Amino acid sequence: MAYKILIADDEKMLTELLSSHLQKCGYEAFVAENAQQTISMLNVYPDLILLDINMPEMDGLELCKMIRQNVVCPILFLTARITEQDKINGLQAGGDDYITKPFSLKELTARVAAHLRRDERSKCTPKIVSSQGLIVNLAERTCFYGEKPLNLSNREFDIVEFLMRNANQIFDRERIYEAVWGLNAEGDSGVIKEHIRKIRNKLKEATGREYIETVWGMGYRWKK
Amino acid sequence: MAYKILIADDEKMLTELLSSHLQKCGYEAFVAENAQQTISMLNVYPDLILLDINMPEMDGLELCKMIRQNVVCPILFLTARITEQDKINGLQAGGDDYITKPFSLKELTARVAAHLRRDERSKCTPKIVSSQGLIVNLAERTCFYGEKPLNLSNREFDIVEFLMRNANQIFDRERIYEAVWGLNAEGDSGVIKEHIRKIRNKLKEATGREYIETVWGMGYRWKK
DNA sequence: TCAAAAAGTCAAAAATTGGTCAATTTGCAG
DNA sequence: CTGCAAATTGACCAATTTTTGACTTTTTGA
Repeated sequence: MAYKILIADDEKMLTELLSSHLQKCGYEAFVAENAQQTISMLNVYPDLILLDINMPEMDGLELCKMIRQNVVCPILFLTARITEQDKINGLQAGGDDYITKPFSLKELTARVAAHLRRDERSKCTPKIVSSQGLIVNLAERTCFYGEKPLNLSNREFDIVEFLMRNANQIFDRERIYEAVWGLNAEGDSGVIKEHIRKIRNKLKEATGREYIETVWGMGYRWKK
Repeated sequence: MAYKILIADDEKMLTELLSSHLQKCGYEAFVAENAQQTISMLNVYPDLILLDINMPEMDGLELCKMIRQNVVCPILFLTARITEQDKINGLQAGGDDYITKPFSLKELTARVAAHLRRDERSKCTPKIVSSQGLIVNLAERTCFYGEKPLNLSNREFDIVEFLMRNANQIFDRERIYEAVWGLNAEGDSGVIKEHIRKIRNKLKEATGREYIETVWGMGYRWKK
């Protein structure tokens, strides 16, 4: 069966070029021109998504997170600029790779193929992060200590995931808020205090250990 | 140590709002109202520039290019309109990000902070090791003598960092105050005396050595 | 030697930060 | 619509840091 690739980009020129090229390479190509279309296109269950993070109406990272809630296939960002921080943000949002514009078709197809291969190999193996006997399944968004489920809520899971992915680094509340809620989110980073408390309670309850350390005046850190 | 931010915009209302807000956030703000002033303001070596690309007299992109010839700090465009082409042009001219008007102050400061962090990280801030086994980790803001932690508070760490970075130079209290609290901070440089005392106690306690020397009538000096 | 200026000490006030709780709002499945 | 869980908020307290001001000691130069 041909692999299905979803192209989410608002530049008509580019999407047409890409879809015809990918079809030539034996893939099935689908195009979405905005966030709305992208979400509804997920019903075709694409095997890979090419996502422009600079589409109007919606922050690409936010969109990526939404996509991640529904599918586990590789997501490759198409983007003009790319810095270390972008990569980190992108990975946190659930992205798998970056392709910076302008790119050659050759490069693009090479990367697409690589990710599809990798994905094939790791099918049935959800992304799991573990730390001291704590098992976090990013695909299912579950968290267990041995047999014990942690029952983290969505926000709680987001925060745990962010801290675990960046274990041993210190983040103040503002930065955690930015990372989880998004850069242009309005609101108060004071909520973090409450979420951290809830998370700590659940962690303590299930594991008896302390995972989140407070560094006074600096923020919180996930102890690995 | 306070970051210096140059605001280049001809709208007085906006620049005043921005500069007062940025100052509240702990930055030093400088304002330039036209291209000429912007160029000459580069002498303060800002850590980040907010640039209105619609100033009269001069094309903002041209100005950006000129700035880029002199400094390497992040340049964020303030702009009303924004298209894909604008972004490409802006990036080619040496810009790092766009903020479209109208924007919330929260979003602005979040982006400013993000870019400053990114910039900081890309410098790969090295651990500074002072003489005689005192190890200061700038990323984690920790300070150890062998295994012994110094437990410096934030202010204390700022002062130590400043003095160490400029080891063997003499600074009077006023200069240290300006360097750590920021140029436009108001207050008494007498606090320095107390902080120096606390730092000295902690250093003595942990290391048994004297690191901060008093040069009578002149100020303090970090002995390397 | 003595007075003035500079630096050091100390304790307590003020400000900031972190933790907890209860109350309210939001979002969503039934 | 209703009801429930999740998410958020605001108030409050405790821990910790930061600042202040009075006071002492040291240094300098007349």
